[in-house]
Amino acid sequence: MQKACFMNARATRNQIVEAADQLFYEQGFEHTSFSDIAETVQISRGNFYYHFKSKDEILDAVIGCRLANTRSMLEKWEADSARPGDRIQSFIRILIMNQTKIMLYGCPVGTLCAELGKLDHPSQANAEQLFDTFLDWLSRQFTLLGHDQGAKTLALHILARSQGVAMLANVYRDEAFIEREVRDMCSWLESLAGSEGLHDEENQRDVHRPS
Amino acid sequence: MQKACFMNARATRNQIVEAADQLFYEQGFEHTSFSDIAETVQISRGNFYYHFKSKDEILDAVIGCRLANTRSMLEKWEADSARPGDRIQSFIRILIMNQTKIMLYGCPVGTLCAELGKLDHPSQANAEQLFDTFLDWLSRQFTLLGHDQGAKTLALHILARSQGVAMLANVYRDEAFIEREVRDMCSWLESLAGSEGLHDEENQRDVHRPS
DNA sequence: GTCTATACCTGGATAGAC
DNA sequence: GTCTATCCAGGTATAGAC
Repeated sequence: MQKACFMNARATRNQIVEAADQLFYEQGFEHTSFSDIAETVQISRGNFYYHFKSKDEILDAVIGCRLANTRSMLEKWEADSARPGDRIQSFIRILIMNQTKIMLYGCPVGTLCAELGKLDHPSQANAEQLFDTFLDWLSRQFTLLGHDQGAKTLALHILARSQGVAMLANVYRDEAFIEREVRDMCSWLESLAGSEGLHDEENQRDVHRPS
Repeated sequence: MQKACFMNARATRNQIVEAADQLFYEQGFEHTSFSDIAETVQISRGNFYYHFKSKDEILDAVIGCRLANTRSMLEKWEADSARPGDRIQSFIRILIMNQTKIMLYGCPVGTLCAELGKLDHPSQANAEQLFDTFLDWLSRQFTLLGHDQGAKTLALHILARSQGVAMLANVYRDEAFIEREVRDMCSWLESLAGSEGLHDEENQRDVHRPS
């Protein structure tokens, strides 16, 4: 009996988080109301407060969920490829993998952080962890590639480029643009593999060397 | 008399647009209320409706204002530098020029388009014109540089990179990161000047050549 | 032109029946 | 656990005095 109830509670809780996750992505956090979520989950508005104390708490649950998904995705990429270069390529290729959604709604991480920033929302730091997770993982891969000095710089660089591509892909819905940029990032990556690495020093000149 | 009244009307109208412009940038469009604007302009909420029919109309006025400012900025850059390479550098260096605001609020163009996209707002296309303006201008400069085939591709590339830098600069507030990326974009630009140009063809390999 | 007052709605949140 | 009913704050928008 206890068990059954508990399972039901967890089930609807998960449904709420799942629906909120999607709606926050598609419509933004502030713009999605309890009514929106209630409609897709098919529960009453009042029922939310059995599972969560506030809307912000739902947001935190969503961020937690995304964090978990991200981590397992990164683990999978690590398991699937032995070579760090291939792993980084997996990262770059999410732009292709998720291109439909990215063209419609942008990057889920970037758009969330940007919105929470404008709202000056207390969960900003939480959302930032999503970026941190990618950043740390990428840094590790670049270190394994032999760039232990500039690993974080390189990670930030490729992360920024993906964000830029996602942003413009969302605005212009241009598939060819995405493919072109992904190809370019991949060849940048290949060119890196052969070089001796970059340093984090004050007067370092380039992140990569174009010709 | 008529004249004086008209001038007053225009004056407060401009104040409203100016205040809305800033607040939309800092807090986002949806998140800024009439009360917010009224407070900074020091007028009553009811008075808005003498100047605008709705909040959306204020938004359109703000976008129009930003468009005008953008165009005059681009004209100035064109007047200040004879060489297209230097003009493009002016574009890249807005990231430095406006770094304080960018670290606080992101890119005004990107964040607005992203928000209106999530809201599925009717003025999305209007806001997109801001990107178009930069894109067309950059394309022209790249054409002048001798890259008439891939000019738009290159314009999109550098625009995307700026967006990515602005995005991460906003999230991480990292000044050194901005400077590094700006340097990198500038050296990419220099490397382009010497090359023979890139084509828009289907199987074009790279947007730029790293090493 | 600008104000005050107010209508109307939707949002998040609470209370209590079942 | 879930519902209905309700509260209250805040938003946009309108009416009408000045």
